[in-house]
Amino acid sequence: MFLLDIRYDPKSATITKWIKDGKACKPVREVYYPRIYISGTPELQSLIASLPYVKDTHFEEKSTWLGKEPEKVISAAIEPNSVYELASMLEAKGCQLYNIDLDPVRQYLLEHSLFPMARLRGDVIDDSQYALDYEVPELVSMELSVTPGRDKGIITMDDPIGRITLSNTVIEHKDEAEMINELNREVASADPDLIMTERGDSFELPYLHHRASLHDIELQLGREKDILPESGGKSYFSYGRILYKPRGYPLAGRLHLDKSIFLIREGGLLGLLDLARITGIPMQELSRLSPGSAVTALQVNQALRDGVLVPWKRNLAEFWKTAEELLIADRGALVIEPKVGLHENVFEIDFASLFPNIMVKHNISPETVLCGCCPDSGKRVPFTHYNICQQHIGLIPRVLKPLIERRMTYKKRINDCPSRAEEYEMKQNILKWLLVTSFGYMGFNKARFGRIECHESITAFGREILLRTMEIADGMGFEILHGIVDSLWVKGREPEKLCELASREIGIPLELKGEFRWIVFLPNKSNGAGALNRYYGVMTNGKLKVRGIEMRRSDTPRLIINMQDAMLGKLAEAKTAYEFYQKIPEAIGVLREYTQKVMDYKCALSDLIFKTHVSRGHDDYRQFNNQLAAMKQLRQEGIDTQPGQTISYIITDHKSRNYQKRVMIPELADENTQYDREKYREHLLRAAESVLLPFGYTEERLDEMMRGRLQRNLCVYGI
DNA sequence: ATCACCCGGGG
DNA sequence: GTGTACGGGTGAT
Repeated sequence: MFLLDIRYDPKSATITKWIKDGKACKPVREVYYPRIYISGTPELQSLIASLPYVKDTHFEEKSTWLGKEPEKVISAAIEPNSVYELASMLEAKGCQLYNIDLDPVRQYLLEHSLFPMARLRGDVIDDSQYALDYEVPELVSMELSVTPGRDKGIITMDDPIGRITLSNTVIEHKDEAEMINELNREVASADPDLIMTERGDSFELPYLHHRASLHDIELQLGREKDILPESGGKSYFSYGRILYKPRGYPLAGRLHLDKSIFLIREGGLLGLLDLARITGIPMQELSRLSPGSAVTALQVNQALRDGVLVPWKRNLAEFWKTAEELLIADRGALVIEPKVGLHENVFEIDFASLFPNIMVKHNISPETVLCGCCPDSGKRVPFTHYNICQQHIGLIPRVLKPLIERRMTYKKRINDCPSRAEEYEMKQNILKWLLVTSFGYMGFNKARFGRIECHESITAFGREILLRTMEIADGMGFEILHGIVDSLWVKGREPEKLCELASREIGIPLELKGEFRWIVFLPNKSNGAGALNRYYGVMTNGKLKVRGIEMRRSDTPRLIINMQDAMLGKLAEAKTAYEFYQKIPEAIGVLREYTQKVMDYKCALSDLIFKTHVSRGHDDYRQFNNQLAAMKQLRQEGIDTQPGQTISYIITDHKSRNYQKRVMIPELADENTQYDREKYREHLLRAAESVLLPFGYTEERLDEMMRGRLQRNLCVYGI
């Protein structure tokens, strides 16, 4: 038996555990009240106890903050729907409140030493939460997809369903109501444990529910009546960017997993299952969270197990930024400006999980940095000289150490156990994202266990480590071409020895990530200085590595990506710097071919689509740009774009101030649509410049070269 | 020139 | 219920 899923219904204060027993899956229900904690006197306790929605109160010994001695606090079990009411009332009285916004499901799991996907024997758990090898229940999985009946123009929820596919069953050519009923029947009879969709949260499920409601039918994909999410989708911030979060469509007793969501994409089913076990977040819910939430869950769980209460923080952060970006943003960042141009035989060496390793090795945690118990500690942070606790190991290192080890074990198994390499790759990958996020979290002043001094300390250690590594490399005769955060690009002999020496001295593994036959560091287009994250090169295994240029961006049209890719493909044939220079004319030939095609109107419209994320509402834009023109077009068709949604357009007349002439949304484009060939040609020239700028090919020069050829073409063809 | 607005990871 | 960095690019004013 396995704990497939667990949900909480605040209205009835009921926990529902879905227990999978062989092929069957049954709900087990139990009334449960979440518990909150308040610092206060017996008088306050009697006041709280007298409130109608308070079920039970007593005093407990708890620590109110990491590293603090336990003290007596009021513990109160409350009607779930009244938690915030009581909390706000007590907060207004100046009370300190704890464990306010903990998910009741996770409280319940912790109290009962349970976790998602745990193996059970009767009522008893027969599994170990952090085990690396554990039994996975046999889950019946089905794929669900829905296609609207129309494939041209703007498709909306008003268009009837054309086809429903449930794994091998295709439902089509029928009355719509009958199709939905048939889907209900098929799901019920196949009784899967999992329903996978490509983008079920943002498309399939809301669409199906909407169509069903028009026919007064109830769509039921879960093992019980589906509970529709109450609030609509919302926009939210993430690393300075607004994303659109569609409301989720979880199912009762059955897991709906939307494959377009980050954690599923990165970890697959088994990676997600692994993470659900260790974080205690049910899979279905976890699949819709960010890695930052998973890290917080691990920290909160550890704190609660240690008898530490969690302060009430209303602000939950979404973290996306990589350690690299954050560190560059930081003042103390160590960045060596890359030497612009072509370099032969270059090694890239990286520290593995540098920041998490620093936190573990140097005991960095909110309660250990500048701790009160060791003011004279011999352990100091470089540059800032903050003291670090020598008596206790902090919460953060205690959470991260097993996480790093778990990931290392999985990484090792990728090679040791080739038959399951893919599975271990997914598992280590999802953990990598937790580790990356764990650092970003520190810098966020509102994170539960974040503290800016910890963030500073980590970057300070990082900076010292990279500086020291550069000294070692320099001492061994290496030339340093570029360095950023946890990576160095060097030229020299025997890089393995460098890695070995530095790893030993620093105590964090420095790995040889690869050898480049050649690499080109690109300049900043505005000032010519080395750009930190724009380069391309070919490794000795023949693989091309590209960063920062157009083809890496999600908003670049296919045409530009294909052109840059083809140019780099020509250059990548070069094995040496000498051959590289010989290949440049061929790369320029690629540009010529593409510009010619663009000017001859021979490009497919589908290759010309720009895609960007909308960051604000239609009326909040101050500038009239291509994106706004596209939004206006959509609005005219009756569709409002929400912040965070993606918008697509083809440029038809870039200089026009008229939103209908300037761009064309692909849904409205047809064979008569004529693109702005001059503008696309300009984009091609710029993308070529990005690649060849260090060799003297500016956009202007390339433009002239192309024109020269065009004129010759005119002569050749006698026009 | 200055301001507005977008993207960024890995394999 | 809620807010945040910066470098690099293109484009508008």
